[in-house]
Amino acid sequence: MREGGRNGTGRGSAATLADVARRAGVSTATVSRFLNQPDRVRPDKRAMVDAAIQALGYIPHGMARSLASARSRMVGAVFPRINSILFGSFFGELQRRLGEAGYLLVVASSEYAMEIEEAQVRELLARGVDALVLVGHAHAPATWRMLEQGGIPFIVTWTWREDRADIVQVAFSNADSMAAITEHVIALGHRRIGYLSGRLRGNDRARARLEGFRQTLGKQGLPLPDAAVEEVPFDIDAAASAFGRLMAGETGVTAVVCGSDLLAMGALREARRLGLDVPGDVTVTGLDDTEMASCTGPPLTTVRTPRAEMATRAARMLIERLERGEPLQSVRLETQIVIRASSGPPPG
Amino acid sequence: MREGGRNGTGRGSAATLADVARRAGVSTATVSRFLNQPDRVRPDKRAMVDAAIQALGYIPHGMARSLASARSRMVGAVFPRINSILFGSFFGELQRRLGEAGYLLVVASSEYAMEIEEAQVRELLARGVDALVLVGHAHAPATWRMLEQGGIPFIVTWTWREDRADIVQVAFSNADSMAAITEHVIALGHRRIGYLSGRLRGNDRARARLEGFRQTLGKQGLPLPDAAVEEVPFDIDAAASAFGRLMAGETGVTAVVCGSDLLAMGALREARRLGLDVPGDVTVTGLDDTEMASCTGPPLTTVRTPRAEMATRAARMLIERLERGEPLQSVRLETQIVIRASSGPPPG
DNA sequence: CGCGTAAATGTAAGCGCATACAAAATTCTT
DNA sequence: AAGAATTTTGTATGCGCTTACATTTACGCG
Repeated sequence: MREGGRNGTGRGSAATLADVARRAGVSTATVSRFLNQPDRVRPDKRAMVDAAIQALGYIPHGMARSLASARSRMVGAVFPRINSILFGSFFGELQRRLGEAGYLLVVASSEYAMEIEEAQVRELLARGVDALVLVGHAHAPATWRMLEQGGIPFIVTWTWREDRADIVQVAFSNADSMAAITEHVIALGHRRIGYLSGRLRGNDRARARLEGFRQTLGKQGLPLPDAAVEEVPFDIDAAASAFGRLMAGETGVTAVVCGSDLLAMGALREARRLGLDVPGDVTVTGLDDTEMASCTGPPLTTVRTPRAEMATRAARMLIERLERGEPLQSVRLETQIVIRASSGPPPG
Repeated sequence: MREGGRNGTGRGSAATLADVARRAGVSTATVSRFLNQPDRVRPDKRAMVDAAIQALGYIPHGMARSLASARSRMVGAVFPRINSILFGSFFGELQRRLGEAGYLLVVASSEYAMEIEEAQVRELLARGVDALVLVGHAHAPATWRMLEQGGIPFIVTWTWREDRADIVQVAFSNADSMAAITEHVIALGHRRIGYLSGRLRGNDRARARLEGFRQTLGKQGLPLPDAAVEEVPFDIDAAASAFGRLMAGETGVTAVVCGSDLLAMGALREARRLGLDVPGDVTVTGLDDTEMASCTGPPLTTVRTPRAEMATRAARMLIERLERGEPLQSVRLETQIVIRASSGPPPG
């Protein structure tokens, strides 16, 4: 038996709802109603219950509430990586919005691996989260199965796919965003353009971006030799050396389009180290418009992605859904190119 | 009544432990033991239970487990801001480590306000987290009270205080870190040095850093006119304009020491905009050594703070504590100055 | 081979709360 | 002012699991 009267879940010896009821001279049901639907209890009793709660320092037991009500008031989110400026700005906002509505955000990271993601989703489901927020469409079959059978609402963010009307997306088009900035680079006069990509495996954002780049080049009849594409881990150092390889190669690229701001930062750093002038010798572009894109040397030309807005919308929709049963609806958000100093006409 | 047989917490109609027990032909206790202490159940039964679990697709109900065992296997963390590179790299690691041990990380942000933090701590306690991770020593009295009475282990990170042997810290000295970089700047020959600080209210990191700066200046007999100190919100734009004010003023500063990398990035951006050469015209330094400190223009001289290590240690200690009752122990971690290109001798 | 001991299993009592339903109190009708 | 309609309150059950304790089974040893 547990130590009588105590309530172990990290709350010292705590007053229970029954204690409050006794002290207030009402039934436990009334106290419970006071907590959940105050307007269903008469003002006088309400005052008594309130007083008892204050006097006892009563804090409702979250787990017990969840078990009894079959709602955890927790929302789970699985991100490729948590310690990333990108996702950080997203789920900082997500947490804030959910928190305001009394929901807790539980986070997990998949480390860009579908198997890990699957385990994380399973774990979150087991913990009884009321809803789930995911990044991208690339998930293990088992993950999709759990989502379907889980019976809880979930939202896919970050990658808009026109052909997935069956699931709820709050996302933007990575391909179109990349196409926009590629067009900008081409318009500047570049003809031989390299591409620096993050790992493509299990990452539909990276894939879509590369695809957007490819198609735009193709549309303009520009070549894209294999040697002009580098795929590296999502990491500044890796990006830096890949950039070095691109510039050292025979491709003669005058611009390097990067799959994300982080990769572009690595490229800029390496350019500086190599004594290359950006954009005089080579144009470098990013994609994301992270907070510090304006602080790189030189400031980065990139595309602003609506991270905070995705979070706001996802949070609001989930809350509406969970509180009032309103249906979820996909939203496609737009991105916007931000031209700074890292892009310019090709040399010569 | 709930819809019989269903289990609403977002799991569709789910098999329960009793279902598993029935199917495996054992008691619920055996199944429970199988789940929690497999070696206490004989191999043959173990196999039967396992088979039943597979067959039914049984997933243990997290909330019920928590309620019955008085342990939630959740750890709460309250950060000033989640969408920050700084804290991101910290609790990405925290999540990873805790996750490996089967703990869920629940996050909340205080928005740099003690009252909000208090509410968040209350919420996390109510949800029954098994442990708590906090940033800094500046907390509302009510927060301290809850922590004491909460009866759960908690760790203070990010700010080492020699005089708080009574609480568990996993932290570094902000004052010493700032002192180190200030000494570097002085050693370069600077005599009139400005300081760009984040908001001091309720932020002991910012306070300690400013203090470290002040003391180092004092030790060297250098003046610090009020006009040479700017306090701004923790934000690149705000930092940029504050830097502009510092340079426009009568103070004649040849170096601006910033309370954090983020502020330094704002300063660098503004320097570029003003056509000031860094470090030719003015030296700028940061503190944190964020991932992109090496990618600014010019690369930032700063101090590396042990964010990942704090997370690793905090996670490990909490796990050891929760699993095996081992006591928590304060750890003071060291920082290291990283000299890049943004600092140099004063002009002339 | 029987007895003592230890390991394995079963039984059943909650964990703290929400809520269906019944009962009581209040308000509304006419 | 009495009965109907309504609101408010109380009673009691169970959410799915863990675990103390009782019971059974396996094992060791003289």
